[in-house]
Amino acid sequence: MQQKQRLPARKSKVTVKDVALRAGVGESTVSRIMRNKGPVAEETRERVMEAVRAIGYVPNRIAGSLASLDSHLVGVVVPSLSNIVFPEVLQGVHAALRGSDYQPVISITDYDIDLEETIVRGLLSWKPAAILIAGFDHTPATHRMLFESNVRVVEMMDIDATPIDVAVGMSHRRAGYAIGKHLVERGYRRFGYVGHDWQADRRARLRYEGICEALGDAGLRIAAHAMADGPSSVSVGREMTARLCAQSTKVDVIIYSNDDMAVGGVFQCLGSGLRIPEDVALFGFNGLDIGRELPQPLSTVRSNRFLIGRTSVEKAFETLERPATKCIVDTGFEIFPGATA
Amino acid sequence: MQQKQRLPARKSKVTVKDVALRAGVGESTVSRIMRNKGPVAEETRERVMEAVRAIGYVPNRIAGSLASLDSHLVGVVVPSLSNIVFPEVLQGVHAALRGSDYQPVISITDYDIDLEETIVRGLLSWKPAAILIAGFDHTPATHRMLFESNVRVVEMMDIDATPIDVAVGMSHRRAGYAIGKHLVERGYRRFGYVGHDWQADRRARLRYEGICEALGDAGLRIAAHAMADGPSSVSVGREMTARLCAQSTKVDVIIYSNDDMAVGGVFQCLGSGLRIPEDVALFGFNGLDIGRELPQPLSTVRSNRFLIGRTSVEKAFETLERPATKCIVDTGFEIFPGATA
DNA sequence: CTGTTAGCGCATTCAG
DNA sequence: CTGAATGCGCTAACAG
Repeated sequence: MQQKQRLPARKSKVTVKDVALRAGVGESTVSRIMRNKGPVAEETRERVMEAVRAIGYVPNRIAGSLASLDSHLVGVVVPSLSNIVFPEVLQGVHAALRGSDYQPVISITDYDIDLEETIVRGLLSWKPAAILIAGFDHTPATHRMLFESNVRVVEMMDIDATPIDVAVGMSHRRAGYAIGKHLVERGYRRFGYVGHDWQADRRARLRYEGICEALGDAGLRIAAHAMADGPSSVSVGREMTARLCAQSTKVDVIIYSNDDMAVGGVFQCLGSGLRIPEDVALFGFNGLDIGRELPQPLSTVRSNRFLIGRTSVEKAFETLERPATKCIVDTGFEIFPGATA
Repeated sequence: MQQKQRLPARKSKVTVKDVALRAGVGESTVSRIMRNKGPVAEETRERVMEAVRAIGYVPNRIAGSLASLDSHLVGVVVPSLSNIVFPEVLQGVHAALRGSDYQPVISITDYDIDLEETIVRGLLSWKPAAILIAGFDHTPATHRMLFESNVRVVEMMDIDATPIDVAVGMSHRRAGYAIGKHLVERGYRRFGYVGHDWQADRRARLRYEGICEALGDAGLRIAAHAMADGPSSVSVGREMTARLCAQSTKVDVIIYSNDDMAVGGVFQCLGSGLRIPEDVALFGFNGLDIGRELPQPLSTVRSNRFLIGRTSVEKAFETLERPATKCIVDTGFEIFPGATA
C-alpha cells in the first residue's frame, strides 16, 4: 500500500473532565477509579462509574501512556504467519498477556532483515514495554537499536547464539544431533536430506549441521540432497521428495527440514506406491498436529511453540528493570518416534 | 496472566528538543522534517538529520498521536490463530498496511463474544484509525460501542448479515448452496455431514443451511450426521468420520464443515482401506494448501482469505470519513472439483 | 480519601 | 521558510 492519506483527526468526545464534572469529583479521582489504583470510597466509585456509563466514557490510552511514560504495548516480530509455528508462538504470547492490560502489536518481516530493521524502528517509536522477536538474525543497526533502547528484548525460538537480553527457545543444533543419533541407532545408514531455503531459515540450517555432526560421529554422512529455493511447504516437500527419489543414489531414510516438507514426502510416497518405512523412512521436525493424524504418525521432533510464546512474555516481565545479565531459557524438545522411521 | 505489576516508567532519553538544540533550529522544524511535511530548506533538513543520527533520536509516536489526535493504529480482532484461515487474513492485512505508517494491533477472542467485548473496549481506548473484526456475532454492547465510536469498522469473512459499516467476505450460505448443488449434479444421493461446534462457528452453520437448501430443492436431504463439540481439526475430522461410517445409515458422500475436518476424513479412509471416491466421496471447504497436495486433491470450495484481509484494509481507508452508507464487498468463492468427490 | 497543579513529547496553529 | 506558543487527555506528585 502506498503512503496512505492521513485520516482526519477525530476528536474523542468525552474526557475525564466530563466524567469528573458530571460525577462532581476531581479528575484524578476519576483517573484512580478507572485504573483501580489508590484508595477510593466505595460510594464515590459508584457515582463515578455511573457517570462513566451514562456518558460512555472510554479512557484514552494514548494520553495515559504519555502521561505515565508507559505504553503497555508489547512489540512482537515474527518472520511469517504462513508457517503455522509462528501463529502458535503468538497464541502463547496472547495467552500469557490475557488478563493483563498489555496489548501485543504484531509485525511480520517476511524473513527480510532489512524490513525487520524498519519494523523494529517503528515499533520502538511506540515505546513498547518489551519486544519479542523471532531469531538472532538481525542487521547490525537492528541489533544496536535493540541493545541501546531500554526496552526489554526477548529473542525467541532459538538458543544457539548470544542474546541481546533473553533468549527463549530450544537448541536446533542439539535437536539436529538428536535426530541423527536416533536414526543411526535405529539402523539407518543411507541418508537423504530434503530442505528449503537456508538463507531465510537459519534454524533449519542449524538442525542440518547437528544432523551432520551426529552422522559424522558414527562415521556416516548424508548421501543425497534435494534443496528447494523458496520457503517450506507441503507441495515443495512433495516435489523435492520426487526429485530425491529420482536420483541414482538410493537412500533408506529421508530427513526433512520440517514437518510440512515431510508431510509432502509422505503424500509423494503414498502417491507413488512407496511403502513407509520399508522402502523409505521419513523424519520431520516440529511435531505438527497434521503429522500425528496421518495414516502412520510422522516420526518427528516435538518443539513447543506455544510454550516459547508464553515463556517469552513471562521472562520479559519477570524483572522490573531490564536484566543486567543475559539469560537463556531452554524450552526443550522431544523425539517423537512415530511410525514413518 | 494475572494483573501484571506495572513496569517502571523509563524516560525516553532524547526528544525533539534535544535535536532542535543540537541542530540549532526550532522544535517545529524538527517535527516537520521528521514527518516530511511542510516546506523545509534542504540545508536545514540535512543539518537536522545529522543531529538525529548523532544522538539517536526516535520520535515518540505516543506523543505524536496525542498531539495529532490520530493514532495510526489499526485494531484487528480474530477468533483464533489455530485455524490457518485467520493467519491468512492477517497476512492480507499486513500486506495492505506495509509501506503505510499504520500498525496493526491484533487480538484474539477464542470465539468468546464476551471476551471480544472486553477486547474491543480495550482497542477503542487506543483510538485506532479503524477496526477490522471477524464476523457479525457480537454482544449488544460490542455492537453499540463499535457503532457509536467514530472509528471505521470492517466486519470480515462473512457477508450474510447487515454490517455496522462495511462487510468484506463471501456468502457462506451461497457457498453451501453451491456445494449441495454441485454434488447433486454429480449424482450423489446419500449425503453425510461431518461438522464441529456451531455455537462458535456461525459461518459453518450458514454453509450447512445452504447445503440443506440445495438438497431440499432437489428433493434430497442429509441422511447422517456426526457432530463434534469442540473446534475443527484434522484429528476431530478423522474421529467423526469413523463415527459416521460406523452408523447403520450408509452414505455415498460426506460433506465436511471445512478442509481440516475433510483431511481427517481422507486419512481415516486411507487408514481403513476405503476407496475415495468409489466407496465414499469427500467434500471440504476453504481450499487449503494441504488439501491440494493429498495423493488425490481434495474437492472443496476455495475462499480467498488473503484477499479478504487486503480488501478490508483498502475499504477501511477508502473514505476519509466514516462511510455514511453501509457497504458490502463480496470477495467470492469457487468450487474446486478436486478428485475426492 | 480527594482535589489541584504541572507536565509527558509532540503537532499545530499563527506570527515572523 | 522558520520559531514560539498552546494544548492533546491523562497521570503523578503533592497538598488538603
